Amino acid sequence: MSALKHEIYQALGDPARLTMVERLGEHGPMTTMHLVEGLGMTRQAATKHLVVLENVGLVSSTVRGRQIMRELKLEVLDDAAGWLSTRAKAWDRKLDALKKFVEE
Amino acid sequence: MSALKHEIYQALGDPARLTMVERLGEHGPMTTMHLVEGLGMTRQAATKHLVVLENVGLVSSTVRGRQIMRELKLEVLDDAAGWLSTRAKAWDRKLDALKKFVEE
DNA sequence: AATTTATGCAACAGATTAGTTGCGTAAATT
DNA sequence: AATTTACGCAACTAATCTGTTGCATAAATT
Repeated sequence: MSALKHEIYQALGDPARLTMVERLGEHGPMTTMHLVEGLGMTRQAATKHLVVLENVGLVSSTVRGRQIMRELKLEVLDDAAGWLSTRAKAWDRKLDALKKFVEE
Repeated sequence: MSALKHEIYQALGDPARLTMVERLGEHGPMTTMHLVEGLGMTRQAATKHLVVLENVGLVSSTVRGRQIMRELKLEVLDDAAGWLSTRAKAWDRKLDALKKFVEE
């Protein structure tokens, strides 16, 4: 169901896509054209990025007449963030214990 | 500024590198050779991945005789996780408010 | 009905990435 | 002293990624 973890980070790992995610988060659902503005690339290039974001579930699309609304899926973003911070915390404890063990 | 954040996600966005990060988190500092084991690639390929992880600060290296210890920098990982979850939470509130506003 | 707008699809070029092989060197082991 | 081990560097290939241009279509506007 949900994409592999690395695929989500890969999707976020491009400046244009991260900017898109930020703008969708700040302004709510937007059309493709609105999203493209100020990105410094053609609509087609932006669409490709949106497809990448959609494929990992970070963005969903809804057709509205001749335009498409793109929406950020916060659950998925939350999930990716949670996965990272959970592991960071667990490893922190683990590595701390390991460090103390070695020092003894 | 949070510029260049995408580089960290890009570094995490490869299955081999994410596996390396996981193993460094689970087992603590390891040599390159130990890390390579079970990855299904040559040492040189793995080293390239380690360089990527080092360049974004996620991993640090220390020479120990003829081998190199690779260590996960949890502060950096924590930072990346925190950045994501902070924004996810903020956007959640913002988009919720927006939704309610539209519904009125 | 004609035009404009928002999009999709496909072919292409250039850059980057992921991986390989081969060779050299310095540290540890025998 | 010879060998083995752990590594760096460089050249090379194949695949993937990012972006372009050009053309087609369907919805909205005039």
